[in-house]
Amino acid sequence: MLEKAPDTLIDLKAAITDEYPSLSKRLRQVAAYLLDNPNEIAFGTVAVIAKDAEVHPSTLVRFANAFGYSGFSEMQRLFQQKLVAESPNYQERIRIAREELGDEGSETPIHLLGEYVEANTAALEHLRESIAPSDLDQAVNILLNAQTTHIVGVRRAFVVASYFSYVLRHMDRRAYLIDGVGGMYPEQASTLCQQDALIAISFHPYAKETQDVVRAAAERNVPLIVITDSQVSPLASLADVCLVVKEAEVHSFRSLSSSLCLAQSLSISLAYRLEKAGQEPEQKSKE
Amino acid sequence: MLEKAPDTLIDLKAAITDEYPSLSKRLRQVAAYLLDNPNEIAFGTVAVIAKDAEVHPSTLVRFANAFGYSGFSEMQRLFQQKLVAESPNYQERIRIAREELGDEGSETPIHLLGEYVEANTAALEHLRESIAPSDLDQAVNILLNAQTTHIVGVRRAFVVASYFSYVLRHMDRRAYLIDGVGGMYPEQASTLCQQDALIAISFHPYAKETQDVVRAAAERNVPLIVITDSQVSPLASLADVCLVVKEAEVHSFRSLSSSLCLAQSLSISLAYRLEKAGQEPEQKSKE
DNA sequence: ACGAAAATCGAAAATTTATTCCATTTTTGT
DNA sequence: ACAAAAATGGAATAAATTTTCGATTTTCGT
Repeated sequence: MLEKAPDTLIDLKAAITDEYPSLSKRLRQVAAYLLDNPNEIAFGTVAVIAKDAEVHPSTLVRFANAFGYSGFSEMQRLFQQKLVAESPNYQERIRIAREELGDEGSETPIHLLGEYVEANTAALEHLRESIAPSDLDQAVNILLNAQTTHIVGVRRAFVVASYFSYVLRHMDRRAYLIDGVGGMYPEQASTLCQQDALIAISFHPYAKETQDVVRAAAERNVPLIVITDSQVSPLASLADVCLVVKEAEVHSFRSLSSSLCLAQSLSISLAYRLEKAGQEPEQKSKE
Repeated sequence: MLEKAPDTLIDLKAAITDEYPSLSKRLRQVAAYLLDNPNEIAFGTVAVIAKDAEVHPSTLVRFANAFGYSGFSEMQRLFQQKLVAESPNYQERIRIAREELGDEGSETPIHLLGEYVEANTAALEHLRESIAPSDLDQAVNILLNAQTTHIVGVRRAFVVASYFSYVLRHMDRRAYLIDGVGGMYPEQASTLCQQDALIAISFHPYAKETQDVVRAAAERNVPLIVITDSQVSPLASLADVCLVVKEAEVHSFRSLSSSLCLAQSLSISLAYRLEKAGQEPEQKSKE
């Protein structure tokens, strides 16, 4: 219980963060909601906010009291003030940051973040426009029919590969990451069979390890989904489905947002299909 | 007196302008105040607005009635919506985007991709607006001063951790991924020292493994950068710099684009600083 | 300048909203 | 495992705000 109530939203948020560990369960719930949804607090009535935050209305009042306010309304005023005071826009923030940090160059971290955001946004938009619906659909079908899904990707592509591995396992699919631990790429690749599927992710300059695994799989007629950065990638011609992703690039650092976005879309589509299949199982075999 | 009430603030303002000549004296007074002080309308009560606009409270109600609303409160809602719409509430934007995309046959892969693109775009924008420049800068400084950088992140966060590991090594930084191979989290964590740095990535529900590593590091005063999804994450209080990332969420699948974008921005900023330091080495000692 | 119509004001009613209090549940320490 | 303390939820209360309605003033046409 605080004695003097914070009189700016900044201070309040700081106080909440400080006190969080000492709060009770419901009060923590309120704290988390408050930090995440300041806008809702500004306008809502206690009833609406309480419902949204899944707590009892009186808990909101108790929370405000715990931080020294006479009631919820008094605390709410801070949120309203913040909303009216227009927050400085991005350009403004960069200018301020540059002054504060005394950095004359244009490469302050926040500036670079802005560039990345811009570039990634554009890349995502391009992704949506360039991916053929039928390719996506076919890729999902391959994953749906696979008994086991193997994933290969090294260096930058490993990030995407590990995401696939994580998410597929979380939907109870058998998924194995071909990681070459102990230099065993050939051994790991040799276990694939036609009932499986392979997802290969590879970007320029197209690591030899990945190519080897993909070729081994192609020889065995393993259904193959390739995610790569060019139609003329060495893997493209071997793939059943080739999904080409143009990643954002800032100062020669290439991003991965689009590839991950694509990976997620594939995953969630698969999850939906699995769910549907689970609800109406063995539909085909009945006929 | 209008029959159908305008349902956006734009329409209402247009209607007010149109009808203005036909309004009575007090109603004109209200009209003028309304157009000039939309923010006051959004938050105020009839009593204080009436006092401010120098009219009687009931005049406000009559005004609202004249434009087709059941009462003042109904009209007031337009002003409130306008305020939240202006502020960067990306969750709202995602919801709107989802509605705009329509819900017919919404579970096709290409449609889901579209949703992900929208959601990620909004999340990226939110990232740019919510990250404090000084936090970013401090994080880069920690990385710059670290002799060795350790990275920990499991499950979903492992994707981000592996990116850090990849990119730091490519700029010839000593970087180690604390991966717990062989269940050796404690052993791996115990090697950290004050000259190092630890990057911890953790999202709800905050894996115990990561928390343990972070706590061990904190005890040894290892500079700590935390990337997490809430200000009240259990790791936040231990961090030297805590970067809070709100990821996009579509159909309960959470994205990673923002986290990666942040990771990349940190990395490239570090690269710039290193380059600068490399170009002017030992500058002071020369003199 | 007069009377009718419209507009305005003030007070009271109605509604919504916030807050308090107490019984019940959950947690904590022994 | 028990008792004490804290936290929570529900209902009643209190407060505030909005809306309505009738009295009064202003406006406008004749």
